[in-house]
Amino acid sequence: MARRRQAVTIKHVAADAGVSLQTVSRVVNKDSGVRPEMMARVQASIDKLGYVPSIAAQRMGGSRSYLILALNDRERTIADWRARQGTDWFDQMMLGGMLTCAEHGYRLIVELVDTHSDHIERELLAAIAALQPDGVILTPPHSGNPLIINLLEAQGISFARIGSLTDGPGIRLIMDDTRAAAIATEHLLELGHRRIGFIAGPAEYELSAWRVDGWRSAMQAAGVADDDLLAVGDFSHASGRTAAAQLLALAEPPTAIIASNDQMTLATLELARERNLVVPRDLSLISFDDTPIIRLAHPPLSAIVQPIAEVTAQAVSLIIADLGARLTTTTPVTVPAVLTTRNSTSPPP
Amino acid sequence: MARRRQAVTIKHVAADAGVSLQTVSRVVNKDSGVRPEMMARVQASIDKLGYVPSIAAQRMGGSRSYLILALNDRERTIADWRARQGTDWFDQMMLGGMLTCAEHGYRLIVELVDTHSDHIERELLAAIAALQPDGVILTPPHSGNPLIINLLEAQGISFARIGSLTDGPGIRLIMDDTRAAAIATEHLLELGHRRIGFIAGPAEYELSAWRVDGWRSAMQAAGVADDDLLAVGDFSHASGRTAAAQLLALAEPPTAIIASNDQMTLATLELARERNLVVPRDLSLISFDDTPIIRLAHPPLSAIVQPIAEVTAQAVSLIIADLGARLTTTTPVTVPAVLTTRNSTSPPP
DNA sequence: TTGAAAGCGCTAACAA
DNA sequence: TTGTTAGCGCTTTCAA
Repeated sequence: MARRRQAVTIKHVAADAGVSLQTVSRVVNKDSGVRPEMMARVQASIDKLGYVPSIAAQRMGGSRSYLILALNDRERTIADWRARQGTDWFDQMMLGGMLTCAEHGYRLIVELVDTHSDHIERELLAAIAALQPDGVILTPPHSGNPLIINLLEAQGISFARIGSLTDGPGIRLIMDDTRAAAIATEHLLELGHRRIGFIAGPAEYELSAWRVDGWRSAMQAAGVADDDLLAVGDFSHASGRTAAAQLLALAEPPTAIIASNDQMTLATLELARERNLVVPRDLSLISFDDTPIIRLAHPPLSAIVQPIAEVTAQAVSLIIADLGARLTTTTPVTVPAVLTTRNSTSPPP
Repeated sequence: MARRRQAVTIKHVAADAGVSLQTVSRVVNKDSGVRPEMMARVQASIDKLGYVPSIAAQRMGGSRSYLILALNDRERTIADWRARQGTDWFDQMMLGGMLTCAEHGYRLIVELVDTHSDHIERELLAAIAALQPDGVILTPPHSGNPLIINLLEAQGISFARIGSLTDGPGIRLIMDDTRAAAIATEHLLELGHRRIGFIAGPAEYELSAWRVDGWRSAMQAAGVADDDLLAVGDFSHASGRTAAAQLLALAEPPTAIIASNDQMTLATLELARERNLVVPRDLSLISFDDTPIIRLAHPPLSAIVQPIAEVTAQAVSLIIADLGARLTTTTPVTVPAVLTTRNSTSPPP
């Protein structure tokens, strides 16, 4: 293969403008200390020649790589893609992440790694060595993984942790799952429900516990708490069905159920239909996540909307800001989630 | 910010193994002409130190960047993400593209560019200068854009064009839309339909014409062709509705409609319901694309499934193969699309 | 079969 | 305020 070389390099610009390489570099990097007229002259040459610096060379020179790595769970991401159920967590991450990166002249590179893998450190180290990213975005369930967090810290790389409150380094961003669950629960309480079941997600995800907390505290505040109304799933359809069956089998079954993600809520809806329970007349339902499918369910499901794009956008912004001047933020950034009501909730029978 | 340097470089490995840099480089790049024992010794050092070459440095040294750029339509991609309708073209591209890249030690970087932009050349050139990708994957509607194709050819970059038959350089891959449309049409003909309407996509996408061709030829073969049965949309829900209304307003309306994408099919379903036409009893429907939403429609819609992951995977493989030895493939690679029948087709009333 | 030299495009450190 | 020098980590010459 023909060896490709940079078409227009800093040298060409320097020659064209009649200045040194360093001056061009200063203009490109908006360094202070360049006379306006000089700057204009260099910029003119840059525009004329269509010069764009090579990030590889920039990185080699000791500057940034202008690359941000998004670390996603390999297994889950691939499973979601293969399942074709419309889960758009990844897409929303791209929406917020890519666009914000682009605004700042950065690129987002996605890397899938296995949380359960014992060579996760090696994988991450390899990605860092190969790519030399300026920052890393950790998504659940990586966000709270101490192995990853400590490694990143040791490498001196700026990183954001989406959906984790675990102590430690890194910029933390959450969507206030506790409050969201409380909002959903309060909505049902206001409708008159007293027996409100909750289907939790797996413990591996920190947010699972937060959602349970929100539900429990709202129930306690209303004086109707009962942990028999809590069932646990693993975010899968099958587990949601099992959990729903468990709740409906109670001596005093719930008149409303909140499930920690769409798949489990859909499974609950399905089970309810099989048992001739009409939603929302006999059973109210609130879901978490709000992926596209639940809008097409019958009835369309009310749900807590996760502002994933917004959170990812902020993660990128904060990482880039951190690059300039080490942030000392220690409190997590919170982006509120909201309840979108559709037609799956009504007063209890 | 602390200036980060490569933790383990080729020098460390060379020192550890007691050989020259060049020998390490040869082992890393699997160059021939290294004695097995030497190779083993170097490899041992590499493993021991956890050495991974920096792609920035590799690229600077004149070798590959191990980066492949996927070029997507900016406007459409963002619109799909924002709409949250479950459109998973992008996800399927990532599934096929990322995983195949990973298998070969490559990374996939996504770049969104505006087709309609007059500075598309500048944008692309900038991305190429910054990233120095070894290859580029063009997705519709970029795949047939002569500006892009010629620019890439001039730059000497390997590239694949998904969904374009336009003559010119680049590896072409198609999903045989013509055949797919014919298959859908034939299925309906076999059920006894004679008035089969077709809602085409916008001319900007080459595949729009191919699908029309497949439908028309199947209709002609059956001796029932009638171009009054052809309506044109732009892939949007609204345009699908308009097109469907046009077809249903015919003196002799269709008993079946094939629409060129899911949104337009859904719009047709919606309009049919409003007019008290029961699908499939009064009107059969076949969709194109098979995004998640149509499986949840009532009834679930039969559809042509686009093998996007498979096509993208092949695109990556072919680009990487092309890097080694310039391919001389001139005939397009065809990955067949298949019809998945659900409950939206039946014999005509 | 191995090693030494030069250079890729850029920036940091220093000097002028 | 500008220019010069050295070097980043790697690969391609070329020589041994």
